[in-house]
Amino acid sequence: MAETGGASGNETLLFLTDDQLRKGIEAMFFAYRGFTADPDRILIDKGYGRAHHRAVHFINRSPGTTVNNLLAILGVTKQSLNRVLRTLIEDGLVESRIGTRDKRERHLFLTDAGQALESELSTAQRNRMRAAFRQVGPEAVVGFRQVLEAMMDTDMRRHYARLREAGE
Amino acid sequence: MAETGGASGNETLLFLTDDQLRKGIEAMFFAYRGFTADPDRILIDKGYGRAHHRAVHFINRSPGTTVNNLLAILGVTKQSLNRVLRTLIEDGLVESRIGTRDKRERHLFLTDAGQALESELSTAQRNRMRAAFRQVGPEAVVGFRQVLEAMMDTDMRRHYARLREAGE
DNA sequence: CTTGGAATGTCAACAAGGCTGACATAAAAT
DNA sequence: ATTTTATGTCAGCCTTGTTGACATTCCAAG
Repeated sequence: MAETGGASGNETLLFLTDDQLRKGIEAMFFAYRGFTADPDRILIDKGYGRAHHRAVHFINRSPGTTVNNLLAILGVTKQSLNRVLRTLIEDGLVESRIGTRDKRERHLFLTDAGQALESELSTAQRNRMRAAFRQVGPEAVVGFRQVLEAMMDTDMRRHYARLREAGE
Repeated sequence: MAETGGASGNETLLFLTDDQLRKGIEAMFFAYRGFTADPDRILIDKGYGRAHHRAVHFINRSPGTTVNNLLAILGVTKQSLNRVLRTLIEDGLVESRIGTRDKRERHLFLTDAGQALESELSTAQRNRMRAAFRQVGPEAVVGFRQVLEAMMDTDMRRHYARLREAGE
């Protein structure tokens, strides 16, 4: 489409040209493929998909989280999550405990087998990210995280921030 | 929480801790959602999906590209791409011309209507990325692109580089 | 106590978009 | 002349998303 460069004469804003933005867009596309490639390979062998990975990841991250909370983080319908969750529970990777304070709620935990899968997946994914981080150095990593955070929807940034503080 | 880790020198490798890597992983997950959110909303109204967006994007990027080339870039099967391509051609967004040099090949072009859709989608996506880029500044953007490039699979990095030089 | 609403689960149906396998055709390459 | 390549197409399957309808359980307000 029309390259109506956003710089409009200002030399310091050359990184905002349509061309630079398009490179960023394509970088996101190709990088996300690499980002999910290793876990995907592991999951296929076990008969799971990316949806199972996401559920396992965030249950591991926030043990005892409720289904509703998980729905908000994952951004899918309860029916869709329920299907994934059901198989994980049937296969003994996730345990669902009825809440004590509010017995309507189900609190989700990984079993030992679930933690083993989570570890296998996250190790593979971390390895790739570690290699990338190491290759480019800490300053680039800071920039990477800053751009990603700025690109999130506000409600997702809320979840991200909550998880960040929990981790630190 | 000191999020930059204070590791501006490479001697301390604090930016490579599992915790930092996990933050990068979650940032990718949440940011990719934001990255695709705006085009997704536009596409739903028109009865298309993300697959159509990808096809339209790369045809626009490399007018006259062949089906085989597109398959390599998108990393899907020809059956899957064909289904998407067929609807785009039927709807008059993409034109498929038999090759002159090699008559087995189909060269793909966007029609005016196709370019209009591409423009609408990429404008929405660029707007979000421009806002993010502007917010964090050029140095962060460099780091962002470096990390993403380092995270790609090698063959995808090849495609990315080829598109980059074409754009520049 | 009854009723309303919230949280969750379940069943059914459907769509997008991946996949494989099989087969057809045309044209290039050998 | 035969093989390989590029593409298209049909059929069928899977994952993962969607909506709609309905049941259950339980908290909370009247």
